[in-house]
Amino acid sequence: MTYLAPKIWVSVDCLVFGYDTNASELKVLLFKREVEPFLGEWSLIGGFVEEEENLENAAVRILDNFTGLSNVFLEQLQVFGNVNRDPAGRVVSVLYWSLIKIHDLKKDKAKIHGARWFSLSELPDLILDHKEMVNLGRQELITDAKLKPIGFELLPQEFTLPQLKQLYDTIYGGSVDDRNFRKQILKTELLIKLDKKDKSSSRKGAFLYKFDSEKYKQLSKEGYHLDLKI
Amino acid sequence: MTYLAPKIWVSVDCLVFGYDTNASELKVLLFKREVEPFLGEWSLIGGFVEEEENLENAAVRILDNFTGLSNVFLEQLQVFGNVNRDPAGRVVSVLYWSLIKIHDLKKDKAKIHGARWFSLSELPDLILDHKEMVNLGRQELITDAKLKPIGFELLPQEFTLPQLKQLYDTIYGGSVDDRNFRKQILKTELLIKLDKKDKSSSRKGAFLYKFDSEKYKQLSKEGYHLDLKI
DNA sequence: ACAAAAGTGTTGACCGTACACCCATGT
DNA sequence: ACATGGGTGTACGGTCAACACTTTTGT
Repeated sequence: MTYLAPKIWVSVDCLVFGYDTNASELKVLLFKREVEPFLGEWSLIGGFVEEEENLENAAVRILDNFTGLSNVFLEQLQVFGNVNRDPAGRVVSVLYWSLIKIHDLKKDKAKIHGARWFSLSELPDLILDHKEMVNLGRQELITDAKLKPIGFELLPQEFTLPQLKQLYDTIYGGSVDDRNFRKQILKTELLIKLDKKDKSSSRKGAFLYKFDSEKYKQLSKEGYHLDLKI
Repeated sequence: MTYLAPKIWVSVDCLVFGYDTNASELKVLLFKREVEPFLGEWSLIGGFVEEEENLENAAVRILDNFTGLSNVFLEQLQVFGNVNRDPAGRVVSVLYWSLIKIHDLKKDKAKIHGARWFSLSELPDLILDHKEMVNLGRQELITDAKLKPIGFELLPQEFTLPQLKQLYDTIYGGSVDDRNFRKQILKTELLIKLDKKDKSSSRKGAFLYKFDSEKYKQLSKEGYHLDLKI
């Protein structure tokens, strides 16, 4: 049994964000394209979907190939399917986005494919419509950071409140009032305060916290929705 | 130039919602599938993407084919791409959703393809993963109705506040306080009150309003976001 | 005059926001 | 002792949520 319809190449591109806590900068993982056309130019990590491979699995495979990571935040964003988006042929590309802890990146895997981080402020030219994809992801980040606990995907397992605030400041490009930010974030009761301090950036040291993902899952089931007023 | 990768069928399915103001019911447009497999079973309207056709254009074409409508609300929702979602072969389907005014449907066009409305409460069995698609759309409706002026896509050009409230009640499956609803919706200043009344449902008659889409576009550019507390 | 739906205001509770000083520590 | 970043509380104004009666008009 078969359909009378044209077949099309389907690819998956994966927009990977990381956050450099030291520089307070959002970064995107790019790699040097290994095939013609655009050989050697900067591109989102990506690849074609195999015959016997779910889209989701393709995204997982690609992410693992370039970062060595699995079980991280990875969601479908949008499909790009204009006829002429790729001059080499008709390719429909499914864009996924991923948020990872920047230090978890397996550097050997990244190196093999010439992948490296770029600050959002210093993005090189990207092939095809990949710039558009990055912009879409930035927008999504802005929208979602208030509504879902995605910030914690970008920070180390254990983080300080100043770090968390810095991250939100970076995403929203403005400075939030310190006291109000703490009130907002602690009010959710989704942070577990640890008995340790991080002294790497001050003499006093800042308490470390971790995100209570179990509690969040539980609350989500009961209809709870995060809604930070930042 | 060509890629060494498998090619895949790409289809577009289009989830069309309408709102029956009389019965206060949300409806979905379904049609009897015209090809094997699943010939004669109920399905979302859809079709394959042509070789030289943008995804968006395919959605527009399909919607026009079945409804005779263009220039209506039509947005991409998600891609469904599991290997075995269609037993007849590997098909990746891009789901679009559309909101239309139920009486604008061109009945002759719909009839040609055996398309008709179904209440959400009386959906028949659907082929493949189309039930999942409907559920995704319902969820999207719930999320978006507070944040975007999509309700007006479902109502006639001119509508009354009681009708609008009924619609929101239907979407959220609960009854909103009448006075608070009016306050919320009028506070936006996006409704234009007309000098006419609709007397079809009461002796007193309810004032007709229309949505000020120009003003909304303008405000959107300036960063305004609708945020109804329903 | 009455039935049936449309329309209208007020109050209390809570929440968001603005704002400035003390604390802990390593050097 | 001092410099550096971490941490804390309060008061005001606005917004959401709860609540019941009057208005209009066709019959």
